[in-house]
Amino acid sequence: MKSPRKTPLKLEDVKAESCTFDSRMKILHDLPFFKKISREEIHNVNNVFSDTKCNIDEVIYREGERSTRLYVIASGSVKLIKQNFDGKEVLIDILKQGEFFGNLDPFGETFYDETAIAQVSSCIMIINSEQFRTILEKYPAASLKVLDIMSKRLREAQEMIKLLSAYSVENRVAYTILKLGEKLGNPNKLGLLIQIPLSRYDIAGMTGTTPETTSRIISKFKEEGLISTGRKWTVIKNINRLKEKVKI
Amino acid sequence: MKSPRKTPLKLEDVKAESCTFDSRMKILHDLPFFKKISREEIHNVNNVFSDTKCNIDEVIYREGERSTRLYVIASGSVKLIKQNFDGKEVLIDILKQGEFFGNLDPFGETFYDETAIAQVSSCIMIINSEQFRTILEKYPAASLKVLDIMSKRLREAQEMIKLLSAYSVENRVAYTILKLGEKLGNPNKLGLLIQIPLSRYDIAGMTGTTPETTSRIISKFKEEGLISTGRKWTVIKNINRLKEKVKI
DNA sequence: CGTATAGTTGATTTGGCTCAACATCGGTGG
DNA sequence: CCACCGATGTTGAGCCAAATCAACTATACG
Repeated sequence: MKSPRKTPLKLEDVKAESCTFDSRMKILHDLPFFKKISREEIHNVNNVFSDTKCNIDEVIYREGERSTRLYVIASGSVKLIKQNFDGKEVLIDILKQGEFFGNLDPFGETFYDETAIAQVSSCIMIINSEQFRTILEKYPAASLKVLDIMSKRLREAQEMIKLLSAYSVENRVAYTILKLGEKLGNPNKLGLLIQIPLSRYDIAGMTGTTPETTSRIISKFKEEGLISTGRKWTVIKNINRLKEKVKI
Repeated sequence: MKSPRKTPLKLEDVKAESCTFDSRMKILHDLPFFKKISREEIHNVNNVFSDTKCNIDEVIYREGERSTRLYVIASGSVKLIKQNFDGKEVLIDILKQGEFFGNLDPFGETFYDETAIAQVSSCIMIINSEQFRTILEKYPAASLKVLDIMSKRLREAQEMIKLLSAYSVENRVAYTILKLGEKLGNPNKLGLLIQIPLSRYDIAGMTGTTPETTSRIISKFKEEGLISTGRKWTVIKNINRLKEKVKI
C-alpha cells in the first residue's frame, strides 16, 4: 500500500519573497481591478499602500477586532477562519497572491467577522478601507471588477452551502480538493500539484467534518490512486476519477 | 397544547400590487444604490427597465439557463433555490422588495446558478446586465452601494457555512427564524410577525435538514412558547429565548 | 364536503462523530 | 547525522444526532 515517499516539492519553492518596490508595483499592476490603469497612476496608488511581512501561522487580524483595513496578498497565501462557540474551526477560504481580504466598508465602525492567518510566509499590502473606496470611486471600471470578484466569491460560498446541506462528506472532500487544485494547482509529471501545507484539520474545517473522518476519506482516495499527499503538498493524480466522486 | 388558530394575518395584506409607473419610480428611488440620483435621472433609468407580474410559485428563471438579466423586486418576495443531484432542494436566500437577483455579469455567456421562484405574487423589474453595468459606471457611488450589498450577502453566506459546518440542526433552525424575523418581520401585539408562506420543506432547505426534523424542532419551539406558526405566517413570540437557542 | 397537500409523530437505521490507541513525520539538539 | 519527541496522521470501536421510512392527522381549497 505504502509507496515510497518522494516529495515532489523543492522547499525553496515556497520561500517568501520580500516586499520589494518592484514586486509591489507588479502585483498592483496585475490586480484584475487595476488592469487598465496607467503606470504613473499605479505608482500613486502604490504610495497609499503600506506592507508587512507575515511568518507562517502569524495572525493578521482576529475575528471581532475593529476593522478599517483592506489587505492584498503580494506573495504567499492566507487562510480565513471562523470559530464556533466551542472552538471548532471553520476554514472559510484560502486566498493567494493578488487576492484581497479584510474590510471594504468605510469609516470603520464594523468588526472583522473572520480571522486571517498566513498559511505560508507572506507579504501583505495594506490600505485603509476608506482610501480604497476613494480609488474605486475614481475608477468605475475597477469598481465593477471588484464587484465581479465579490460575485464570484458569493457564488462559491453558495455552492458550498449547497454541498454542506445536501452532499456527503466524501463528496465535499473531493469537491474541495478539486477546487484547491483549480485555484492553486500546478501541472506536474505526477498530476496537479497543490503546494500548500494542508493539514487534515484544515480540510476538515473546509468541509464541515472532523480530522478523523477526513483522514479516512483521504486514505481511501489514496488507495484508489486518485491523489497522493505529504504534509506540505497534495497531488491530484487522476482528476477525472476524482470528479466522479462529486455528483454536482 | 393546541392553541386556537387565530391567524394574525389579513389575507389582503399580501395581495400583490401591480407594477404601476408610480410604484416603479418609488422603488427605484428607494433602492439603496440610487438614493442620491435625481428624479429626472431616475426617470431615465426607469425607462431601461421592463417589468413582469409573477404569480405565486412561478419560476422566474431556472438554474443552468443562459443568463443576461438582472431582476429587482418591485413588490412581493422571491426565493432562490439550488438542487442537488438527486433533487433535494437547498434554499439559498429569500429576497424582498428592493432587492436584486439574477446576473450582474455582462455579455451573457454565463448561466444562472440557482432557480428563482416567486414566493408570493410579485412584481419584478428587469434590466439587461450590460445596461445595469453602464448605469453603475456612470454613478460610481451606486457601484459602491451594490458592492456593499454583495459584501453583506457574502458575509451572510459565510455565516451560514459556519452554521452548517459546526452547529446542530436546532441551532440552525433557530438562527434561520431569527434572521427571517430581522429581515421580514413586522412587530405586532403577538410578537414579531413574518408574513410569508414558509413550509417545513422551505425551512429544511434553508437549514440543511429534512422536513421531518424541521417539524420536530418547530413543534418543540412552539411547546416552549418561543414561536407560533400557520401555513402562511410565523410569529416569534419570545425573541430573547429564541436567541438563546443559537450559540454564536 | 371531499380530496390533495402539508404537517406530525413514531420506529428504525446509519453516516459520521467521539474517544482512544497507535503510527509516522519532521524539526531539534546532542 | 542520527535519536528523540512533540505534532500530525491513522485506524478501530462504540455511540448518537439526524435521516429515512412509514403511518397517520390537519389544513386549505375547489
